[in-house]
Amino acid sequence: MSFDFTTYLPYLINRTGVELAGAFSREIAQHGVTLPMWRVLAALHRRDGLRISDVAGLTSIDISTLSRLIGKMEKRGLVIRRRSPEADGRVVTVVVTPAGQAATRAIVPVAQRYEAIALAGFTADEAAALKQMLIRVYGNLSGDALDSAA
Amino acid sequence: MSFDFTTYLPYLINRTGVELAGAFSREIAQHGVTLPMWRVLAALHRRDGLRISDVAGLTSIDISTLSRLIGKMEKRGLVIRRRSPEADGRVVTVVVTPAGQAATRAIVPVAQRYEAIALAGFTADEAAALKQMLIRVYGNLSGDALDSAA
DNA sequence: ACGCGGTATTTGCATTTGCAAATATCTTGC
DNA sequence: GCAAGATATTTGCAAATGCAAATACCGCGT
Repeated sequence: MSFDFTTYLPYLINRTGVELAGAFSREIAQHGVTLPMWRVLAALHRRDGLRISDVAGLTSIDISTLSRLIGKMEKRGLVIRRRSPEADGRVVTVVVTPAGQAATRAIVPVAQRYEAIALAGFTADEAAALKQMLIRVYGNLSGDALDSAA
Repeated sequence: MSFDFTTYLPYLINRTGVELAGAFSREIAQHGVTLPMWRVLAALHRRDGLRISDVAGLTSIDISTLSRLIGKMEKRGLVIRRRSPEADGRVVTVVVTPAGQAATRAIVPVAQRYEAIALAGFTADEAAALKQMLIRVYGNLSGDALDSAA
């Protein structure tokens, strides 16, 4: 049975993600924002007013978890829930407050610094190639490729 | 403020990892094993008798979470906790039972199929390059690079 | 205008998580 | 040989998670 997890792609992705998340979380905690909250803020960055379900899709956060997370962010004054007055009454859109924008502005440089650390020693071409390949992998996974395989 | 999360490496890694984990989890549930449990089994594959803390390092699972997880796996008969008789009495080693080995054998092909799906359309060279780059990124993150940056 | 299937979000609930404190054991210096 | 500090694991506890059921609303067909 030839199986070596140390070169197994899901393993490599998982451990990298965990490591990245851990270190970054600790640092942004100083700004009163958790990692999932930052993900929401990043998704809404210059794209305010998305629906809850859109944010869920963008952030890969489960929609029920996100519903509660938005509640916490509202309490902290980072975002506001708004029911579209004219449009579909089922939809809730999320709007970033000035405080939320300030938090985003504070964290963006930290995020960029972490990306730079992660990509230390990479040429611009290598970094672009890595990102492009991750996008391709994601594309392979989303959609029906998986369902048909199951 | 130039920040586009759609090309932001941690974002790309996170969403890929979440997608991969979700689909795979659902499938291995049929074998009575959760994704964290599979990670433990994979770490111990042909490497039985690792300490709890070694498994934690390999799997990126928090050590306290892992302690409880090993307990559940013991109840399910997948592994056995063993205190080294002669060596350091603080250390607990984890040994895979025949049932655990059977579960591993059943899941390895599934895992390999998922990797193949994820890497669909990749040449062998591309896949190797991706893995190598992820290993480099992980190397950039572990250790002191992060501490000195914080 | 009314009911019915469909979609968006929230809520109930049991499980999982991770930090910090507790426990158990080892090791070193005296 | 023993106290003091280090290391490995477990446990307490509060918070986060995700599935499934509940709720709220839409829009079509009649």
